[in-house]
Amino acid sequence: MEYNEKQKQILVTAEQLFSTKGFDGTSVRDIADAAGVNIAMISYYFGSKEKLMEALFEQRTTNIKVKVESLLKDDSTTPFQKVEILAEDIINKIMSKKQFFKIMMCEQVINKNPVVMNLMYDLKKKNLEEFGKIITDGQQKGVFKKDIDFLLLYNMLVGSISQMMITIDQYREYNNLTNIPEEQVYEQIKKKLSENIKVLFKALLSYEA
Amino acid sequence: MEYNEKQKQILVTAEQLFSTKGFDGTSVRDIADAAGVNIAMISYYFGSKEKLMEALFEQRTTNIKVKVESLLKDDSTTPFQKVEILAEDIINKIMSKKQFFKIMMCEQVINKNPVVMNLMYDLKKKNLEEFGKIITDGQQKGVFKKDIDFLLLYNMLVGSISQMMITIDQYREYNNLTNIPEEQVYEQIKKKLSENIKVLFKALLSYEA
Amino acid sequence: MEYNEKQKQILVTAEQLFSTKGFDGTSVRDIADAAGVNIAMISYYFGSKEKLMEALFEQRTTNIKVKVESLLKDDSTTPFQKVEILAEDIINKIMSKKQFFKIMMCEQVINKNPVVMNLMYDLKKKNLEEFGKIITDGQQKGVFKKDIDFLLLYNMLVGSISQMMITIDQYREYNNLTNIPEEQVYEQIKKKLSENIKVLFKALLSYEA
Amino acid sequence: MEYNEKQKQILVTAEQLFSTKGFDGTSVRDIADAAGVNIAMISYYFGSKEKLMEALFEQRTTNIKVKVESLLKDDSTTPFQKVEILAEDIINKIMSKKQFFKIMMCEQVINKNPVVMNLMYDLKKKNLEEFGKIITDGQQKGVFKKDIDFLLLYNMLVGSISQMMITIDQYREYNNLTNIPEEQVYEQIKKKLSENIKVLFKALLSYEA
DNA sequence: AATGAATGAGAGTTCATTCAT
DNA sequence: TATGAATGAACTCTCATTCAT
Repeated sequence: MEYNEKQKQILVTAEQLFSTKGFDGTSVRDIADAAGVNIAMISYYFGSKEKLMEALFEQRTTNIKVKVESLLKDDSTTPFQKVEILAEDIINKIMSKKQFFKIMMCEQVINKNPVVMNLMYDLKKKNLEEFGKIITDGQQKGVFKKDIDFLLLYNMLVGSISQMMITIDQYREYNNLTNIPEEQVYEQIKKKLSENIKVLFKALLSYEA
Repeated sequence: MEYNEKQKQILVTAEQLFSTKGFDGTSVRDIADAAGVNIAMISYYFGSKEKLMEALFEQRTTNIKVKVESLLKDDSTTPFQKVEILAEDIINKIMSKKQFFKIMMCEQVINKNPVVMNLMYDLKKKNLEEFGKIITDGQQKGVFKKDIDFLLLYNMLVGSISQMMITIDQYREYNNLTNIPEEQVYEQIKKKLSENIKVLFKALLSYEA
Repeated sequence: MEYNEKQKQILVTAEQLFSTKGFDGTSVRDIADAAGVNIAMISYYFGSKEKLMEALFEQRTTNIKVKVESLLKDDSTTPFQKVEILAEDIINKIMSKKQFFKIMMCEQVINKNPVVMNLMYDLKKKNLEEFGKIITDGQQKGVFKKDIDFLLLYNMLVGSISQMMITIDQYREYNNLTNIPEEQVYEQIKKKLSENIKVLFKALLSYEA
Repeated sequence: MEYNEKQKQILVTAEQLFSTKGFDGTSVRDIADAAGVNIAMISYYFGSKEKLMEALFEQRTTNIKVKVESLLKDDSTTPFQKVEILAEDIINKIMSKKQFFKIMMCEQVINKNPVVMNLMYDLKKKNLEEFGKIITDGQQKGVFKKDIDFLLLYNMLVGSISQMMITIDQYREYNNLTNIPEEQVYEQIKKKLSENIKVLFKALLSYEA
């Protein structure tokens, strides 16, 4: 789907407002005002507030699917390295789309809009499949243990990242990072998360001692 | 704060509706109808919809604070066992208050109401302190490594549980558990989560090899 | 259905406005303003503008059904007299509910609202049945001819009255009755219509010469 | 007034929609979509929705005026035959322009647009004049009685036809004609109406016995 | 103490129309 | 000449809250 500049502006503004006030807490007037467009434009361009949300989800879920084809074929990286690369990719994707992921979290709880639900379901399914390919590959190579609950593992990964993301302010305060620029904090968190998740996978995928 | 039966009923109903439709997606009329009380009762008893939310948070956050005093003193349990016991306690608390935790997740994202914010902040702070005591105890006993980010670890714990909780339906579908009673599924998930988190802590708290 | 004073006032105002501006040409605000009530009252009392219309139809169609039971039994009146009495009754009913009949005419053309449609259909069916009883009675007594299209006859009756009613202003102008009070004009028209319809029935029900 | 093909298409489409949904119930977008033209075309070609309505009335009222000049001069037809011929002409005109007559009926009730009002007034005045000529001719020839209310008679004629026209579906159902093609039903009704109106005029124009 | 009645404010949406091209 | 883009105004309806009782 191709959007013109105004439509893109509306989408960006909607994303920003939905992520801070929630879908139901954001009025069409809010979006129009913040985007500097006429109220009628939202219906005019997207049909309805609901469909604007759907358009946002279609837009944003399109390019956040992870791809592992080339990674799988690469024989010079070990299975553990592959998992680490994938995890880092997921961390980056979530962190670079913070606002949208916040919206997703809430929508997952509320799950009112079926179109949105389906898009989220598809996204998760696709990502889980790719995640599964990496794990299975490691299992087939005898590096990972057999009995692994892909979905649980994936949820631990995504949950950890999400939780960090939505409590970032507390994290800054707790660690006296309020004076450090937001972006720098995020980089720091990404690094730490990455390290910890590396250890997590190492522990959960290896044969127990 | 003491509530009479009607007030309790309103609180329970509000919790149920807020957790499925969100705060802004739930109308006072919805709550009144579902609770079988007069619309004016909500304002009458709680002052406003906003204050009802606050009352709900006061009520529900009161008894979910973890306590570790007695656990700390118990010399017959190892630091790792103590962490495991605490983790299990947290899993149980979140899982047994699923609805409220869903509300909390969304509110954490939206963070509009300052009273609610403070209560959440306090809760987390308290729990984090207790969590910290256990960790520090283990560190002092030389069992846990020194450089540990308490908050990150705590977030990984809570995030993992939360993520499982809000995607429980997908989990059931993915693992062909749709025919198994909900409660049974939850027990199964609790057990699995518990095991994995045990491994997680083991890995993240131990001195690296 | 029992309505309180305010509800009745809304109904009367709505009837007046619908009959002069049409249903779609009348806004809820129009009605509220004219009735001197808050806009929200319409939805509050009737649910919606559409349902207000339905309530109006339910109210107004209830007491305009003609009854011929007692008339039928009366042996001292001839079949022709009975038809005349019924016709006069119908003229009176339509003329005394001019506004509502105007609304009905337009709705019959537009026929959008199924509830309204059904009520109109029922009303017509009932009235036609009663009309039919009188005719059949006259036929059985050998006074009226056999081959009579009840519905066509009924439509001629109702159509004649309706047409007079909606073009009353033209009638006044054409006959220089603009200075005569409206009510007096109506009485005059009723009398004339009555006479003409008497002749009409005489001609259409009798055996041809 | 000359209209190009697109304008004609808009007029036809507007007529169709106005007759089924009413003027206020039809949006400019409805018309544009149904006619397959750009929305802006309506304003561009006709100035406004209101003026489109006026154009429609100008178009449609032009060729439905009855003409009796030649009929009057024809000495081989009796006054009664002349009235019958005129009545049949009116029946045909109304029946062949069903949609427009439906619009006219509603507009007569609502009478909001003064231009439309005037056109309807003129049409009726002209037709009434012609009707009057025929009646007067018959009176002068001593065939019709003296005391005749032209307008009342005309209204009975038009009202009877109109009423049949707008309740055609009920007529079909009532007489089990739902399976017979619409056009055939109309022919049947025209014939019946014609016969009955013949009798009606005979009775109302003759000297009473 | 409790509630039915009532309401101002604001919600999302559609409207007829205009304007730049 | 013709139209896609755009818009202010108005639409119906729902909202949380208040008030008289």
